[in-house]
Amino acid sequence: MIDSTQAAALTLTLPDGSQRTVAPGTMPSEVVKSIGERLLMAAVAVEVNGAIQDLVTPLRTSGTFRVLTERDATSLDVLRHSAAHILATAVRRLRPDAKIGFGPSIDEGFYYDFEVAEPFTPDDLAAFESEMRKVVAEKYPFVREEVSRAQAQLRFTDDPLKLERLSELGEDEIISTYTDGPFIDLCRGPHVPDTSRLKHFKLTHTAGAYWRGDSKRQMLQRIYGTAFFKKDELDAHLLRIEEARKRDHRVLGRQLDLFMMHQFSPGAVFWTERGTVVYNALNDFIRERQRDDFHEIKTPLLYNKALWEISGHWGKYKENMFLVLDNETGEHDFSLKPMNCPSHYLLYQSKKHSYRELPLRYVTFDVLHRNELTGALSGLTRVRQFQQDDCHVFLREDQITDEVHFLLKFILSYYETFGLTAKLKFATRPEVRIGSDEMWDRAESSLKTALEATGMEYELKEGDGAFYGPKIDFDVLDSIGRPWQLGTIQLDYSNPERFDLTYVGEDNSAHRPVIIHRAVSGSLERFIAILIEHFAGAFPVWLAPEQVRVLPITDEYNGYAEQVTKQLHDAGIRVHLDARSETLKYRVAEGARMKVPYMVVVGKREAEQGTVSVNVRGAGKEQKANSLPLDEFVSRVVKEDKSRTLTLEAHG
RNA sequence: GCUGACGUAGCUCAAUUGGCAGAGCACCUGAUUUGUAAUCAGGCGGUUGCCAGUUCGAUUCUGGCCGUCAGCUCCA
Repeated sequence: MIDSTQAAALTLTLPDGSQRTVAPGTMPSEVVKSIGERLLMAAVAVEVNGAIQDLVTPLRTSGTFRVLTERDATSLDVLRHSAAHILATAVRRLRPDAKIGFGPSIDEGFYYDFEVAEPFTPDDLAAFESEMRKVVAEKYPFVREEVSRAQAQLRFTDDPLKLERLSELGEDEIISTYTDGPFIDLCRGPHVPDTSRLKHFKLTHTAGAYWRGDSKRQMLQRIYGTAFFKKDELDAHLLRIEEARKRDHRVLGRQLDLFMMHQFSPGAVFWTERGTVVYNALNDFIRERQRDDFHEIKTPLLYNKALWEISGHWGKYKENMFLVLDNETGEHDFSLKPMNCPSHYLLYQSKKHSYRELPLRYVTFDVLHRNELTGALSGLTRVRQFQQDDCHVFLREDQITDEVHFLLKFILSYYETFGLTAKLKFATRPEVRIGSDEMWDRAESSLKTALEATGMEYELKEGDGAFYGPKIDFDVLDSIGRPWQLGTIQLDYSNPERFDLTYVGEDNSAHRPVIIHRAVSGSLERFIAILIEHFAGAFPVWLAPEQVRVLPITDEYNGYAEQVTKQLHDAGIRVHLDARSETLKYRVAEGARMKVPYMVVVGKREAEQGTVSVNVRGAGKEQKANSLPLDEFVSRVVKEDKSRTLTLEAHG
């Protein structure tokens, strides 16, 4: 710790360029107050040299000085972390036996972990929330104290989890505690000035969570909540959760009759006739995109463990593989493949390759099996059996930049077709890795060059790469702004060695290729889940299981309706005729519920004029009479289907 | 896998303080012939997830199993 009494005076540079000179150890609150009393009222925290700290942490360094108010994004983290302390304050009052764990702010709000004999119930949650309101009303200041290790140990004698954390702190670290009223916590801060700053919050749910995320340690009870500075922001957040719930692909999947799951095959999907249409439409799209520059192959699903020993999966990934009993040996010598990579290598290896063939891109839609933990399974997003739009590129090292550029463009334009936007993440060498530093230097710089050539912004994820090479990950944002990690481009220098892959170079000698692993959709199952939620079940025409539904007004016009249906069908449109003796209103309502893009109503007028009256999805009761000649409607739908248009345009 | 909650008709959900399990929708039949978001009537439909135990009696209570859901990554 710096001995502040003897250090030189600090110089603080404010955003307007003006400077203040203060003694080391001065509280930021004093500096803020000197700028303006009202600013002090609005201040949540300060930023010194880019590092956030609260108003009651002594200043120790010179540099830039900025006051953070509710308008600054980082202030929200401070508020939420303080909310976690307020939650703990409330819990301790009502359940004095609760031992405290960690209570950080997270993307969506905050949580606090407690060790208790009896798990919390929803009633407890309501009680904690109202107790929190009392703590807020009592307006306790968050008091910071810097203490010695021995003092800290004394303060947390009853909290073994805190003591454990304390024991891990380095010798030179400042140990601080924060107190709000009756509650004291070992905490680095920063915090808002007092508990009354927390106005708009809600406890959302509880769940078990392992201490330090380690399944070997004890299970704690975690309480999740969220907090905002403004009421409308909290309301908007809760509304977004509600909106996400309405879009839940598991609910829509049943409603729209797309797929089902069965307890006899947990984690595997039964695609209905309608769901299969969506699946195939997606598959056709990917195939079409990959027709020119890729080579589609199909490889076995079942392999002898010898392959997995070479690939290293037998040692590292066996838990996640479905092993198959070989009756002849009585051993589980075979396994369903959990990934396509090794099978692609085997095919590559089976013949000699010239440098002229490279880059060589193998793509596969084979079925994969991964034995995920039962508790990890969830709808279509986490399954045990799935297909990937998997690609392995074999290339020369000097082709990396061009190839990555090619794949980046390919992936981004793919997402664009669905109206999805992507954010890029560049992940570099992890601590545990294979290959020389020199190799990593080359790999990272090639990837980075290619990435920067796109001119797109990206986030650097240092140390997040695969153990065999750096990668670019694609975080896709759906229509309600939720991120999903989908595509990936991974450089691999390791497997060419393991599998002794070669190509014949210009010099007529054998060279080692590099491999790029590429996925665009991740798994097709999960991608469809995302699409269902992204479109809220209202697929564009090209993906819709049923594109047009024909509704004759009375059975007098069934003949014409059949003619209309046939003409659409012959044009390649997915069309159904609903000539049931239900009222038109009823049939329209049902078609709308199934989110059919177009319903065409035909009666006397249409039969006489050779037209259809087009009901467009989403127009609701505002539906106008969109009368179109049949031929024109058919060609418009065909065009919309072929061009994969996102909006509905085939109407008058 | 672990913690917690849940599992009743195809779906959404009632009910049973341990005593004949019910509604709406869907489905089937009939009537109705409808001009754009639910026409009327009747009917079919259940080993209350599975297996044990307690009990005169279990869908209800107890235990085990299976499945589903929330979470187990955010770090004083």
